[in-house]
Amino acid sequence: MSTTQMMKGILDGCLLAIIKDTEVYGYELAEKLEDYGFHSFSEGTIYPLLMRMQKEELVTSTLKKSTAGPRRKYYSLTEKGESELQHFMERWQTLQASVNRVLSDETK
Amino acid sequence: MSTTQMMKGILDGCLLAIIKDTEVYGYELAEKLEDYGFHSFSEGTIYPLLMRMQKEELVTSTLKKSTAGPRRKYYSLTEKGESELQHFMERWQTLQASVNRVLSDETK
DNA sequence: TTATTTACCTTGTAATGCAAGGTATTTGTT
DNA sequence: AACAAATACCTTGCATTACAAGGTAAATAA
Repeated sequence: MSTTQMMKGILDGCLLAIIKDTEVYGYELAEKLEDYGFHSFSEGTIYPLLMRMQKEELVTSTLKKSTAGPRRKYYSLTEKGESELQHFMERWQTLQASVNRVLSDETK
Repeated sequence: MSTTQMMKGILDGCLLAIIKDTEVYGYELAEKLEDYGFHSFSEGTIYPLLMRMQKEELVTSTLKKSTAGPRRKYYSLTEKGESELQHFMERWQTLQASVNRVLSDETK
């Protein structure tokens, strides 16, 4: 994955990081992201993304009964997903460094 | 601009920052970005983006003769562009903080 | 005069973010 | 029992983006 494509994939990486820590379901993720300071990631963004990541075998899912509502689809990381998360973190470091360099160099 | 749209706009902000510092032309920008650690931003990405930013009145351009080749289109920031750069930097700080929080929280 | 380098721009494609809408399940209320 | 409300999932269609690939033009060098 190039730096460029990473631009579009920051959310992907964040989801992987959250899923690695605890099994979560999509609806919950939308709320968690709010807590982390990302506002306005709608379900229309999150569900397609989760499905894409499953297709790419970065995550797996299992349905579990809810106490209040329909079944929840819980996601966990695969080994491939963990490896992708690792790569993402490296790319994020690089991007962060590059952007900060531009911003501090060029705007003193 | 929401956080989400900012994801797509990191390059925009970096261009604004570079242009603020020195008048540059598009072809040159592609090379400068390499130096800053962003590899593989092609002209097909940069020219349309510059034209979009001009349409949005964030930059202006003037043609100047080159010593070796066709005329160069030099870009400078407008006041609106400076203000947009300021906003971008704030959004970038927020995004950076959010992503880093997720990554350190969730992957200990 | 032909090739090379510099420099700009356009077209078409794939992927993204998202608003808007739709479906299904459980619990609580009337 | 009937209905509303909350939970939870998914789809559709649109605008935007990144970009490869190609095209144009100007200056210099061979």
